[in-house]
Parts: sequence; C-alpha cells; structure tokens
Amino acid sequence: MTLAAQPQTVLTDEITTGADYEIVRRVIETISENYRDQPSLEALAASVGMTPTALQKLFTRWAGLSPKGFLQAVTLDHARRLLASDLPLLDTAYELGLSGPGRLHDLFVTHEALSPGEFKAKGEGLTLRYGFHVCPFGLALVMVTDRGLAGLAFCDPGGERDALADMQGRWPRATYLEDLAATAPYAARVFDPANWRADRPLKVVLIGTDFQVSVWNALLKIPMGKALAYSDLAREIGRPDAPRAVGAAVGANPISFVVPCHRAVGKTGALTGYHWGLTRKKAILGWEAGQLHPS
DNA sequence: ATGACATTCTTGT
DNA sequence: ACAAGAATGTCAT
Repeated sequence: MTLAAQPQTVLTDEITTGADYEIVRRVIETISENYRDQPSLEALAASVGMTPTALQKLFTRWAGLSPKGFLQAVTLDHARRLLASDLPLLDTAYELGLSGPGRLHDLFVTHEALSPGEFKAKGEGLTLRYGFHVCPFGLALVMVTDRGLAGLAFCDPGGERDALADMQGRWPRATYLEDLAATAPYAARVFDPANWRADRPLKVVLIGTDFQVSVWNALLKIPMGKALAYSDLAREIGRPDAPRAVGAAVGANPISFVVPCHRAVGKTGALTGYHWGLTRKKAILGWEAGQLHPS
C-alpha cells in the first residue's frame, strides 16, 4: 500500500478524511509512545512516509494544532494542569440548565433517561436506527431512537462489524435498522463545533442503571478542556468510596464523545484506559485542545 | 517503580 | 445468590 498509484483526484472528501485519520492515528501513537524524546517533525514524517511539510499541513488541518502542539497537549504535564483547575468548575458553567430537565455542556445537550421498565427489558420494543459516518477520529457508529441520540461508538475502517456487535450486546432485544438518513444529522451536529449552539440542543437518551446514569451526568458537567479524576467523580456523585465502580461505569458509557468519558483521567493526570482505544482518547483530547486554542 | 489489596458496582451463572 | 471483573487508588516494599 505504499506505491503512489492511487488516483488522488477521485477520492471523495469522506474517504480522504478516513485515510487522514489513519495517518494521524499512527503519528499520535508514535508521539504518545515516545513523547519523552520530543520526536521531531522530521522523524514523525519519516515514520509515516511523508515529507515534513505535508505532515505538518495534514496534521494541523485535522487537529487545529501542530504536531508539536499536540505533543505538548498529550504530555502528563498538560493533563495535570487540567486537573489542577480545581472542582468549583463543576457548578459554575452550569447553573443555567436548572430550569429544564436537561443538562448543559459544550454541546448543549439535553438528556432523559429511559424508564426503568424499558431498561430492564434490555431494549425490548426499542427501535434503534444506526449508521456509520466518517468523523475526525475514524469511523463513528451513530445510533438514534425517536427520542434522541442513544449511542456513539468508534471504529477503524473494517471494524464496523465488531463495533455494531459491541453496541448490540448492550441492548440485545432491541430492533436495529440501518438508516443513514436518520443518523447523518446527528453526526454532523456532534462533530462540527460550529453546530454546538444552544438554539439547536442535542437530545440524548441515557440508557443504563441508576448508578451509571448518575456517573454520566457528572461527566456531562465537565467542560471542554477540563478533566476530572475518577475519585473526584466518585465524590461528585456522593459515593467517595467507589472510584473503581465509577471507572467501570464510565467505561460502560454508550455515547462516547458526547458524554465526555475521555475527560476522566487517573488521579495523577495519567491517561488511563479507553474502550475504543487509548490512542483515540488521546486524539480526542488533543483535538479538543485544538478547538480551544486555534492557532 | 512495582505489586498487593481494599472497595463498590455490574453482570453472567 | 454468588463470584469474577473493571477505564482506580493507596500503601508497602
């Protein structure tokens, strides 16, 4: 797959975006494995067979920030700074949402939980429409009900089957329909910051146990560019002794990215596990840093 | 730095 | 009902 035989000109936007992610993903992987050595742009470019300038351009277009800047964003130091910014943030940016049943964060999300009956039936009688869409982090599997967004998962090209199976395992009795027309608007809304507007709230449906839903609620309160330790989350929901259970609940979050599970980090600021791959967690964090400080 | 273990919730049998 | 596991945290080497 190395020869330059592909006719670049006929590739659609979507396909190039997917291919771009693959390159960027490998670069990010390299950066996060060797960030101590501060790999140079030249070395990074060589590792993916590109010229330094081409990689610089591609990476910056993707992340809104240079490989160098990304390297810094992924560093332990940076994650620690996110943590250092104290807890008060939890209630501040967020008073406005009190009027309605909903919660707000950067994406202007309103949510409702599924009724206990509906949940216990493991999705029985629920119709989930799904579709795969290209996004900045590879392929996104979007699942919606008539009440709003219910699931968001990631995969690499070729992994569609596994991703779908993973989601279907969560609600085995639900009916699944492929319906790109239904899911496309959600994909566009979620991954384009220009669409994060209060007058177009994103409706999501949280399907989980009480404990899980309370953890996901706490996650929704973390603003973009901030992070919280699992133990802080545990305190936030009033179970200071259950950081481990919180970790499990965070990992079970069916709507990744929208429910910002990537903003939960270890007590020390270390980036810990991620259901859809640690590399992707770093990619998302770096991408958010780029949205925050456009260069 | 490494490893054992404490602790809470979920899930499969 | 029970046992095992999980995207953790802490304390002892």
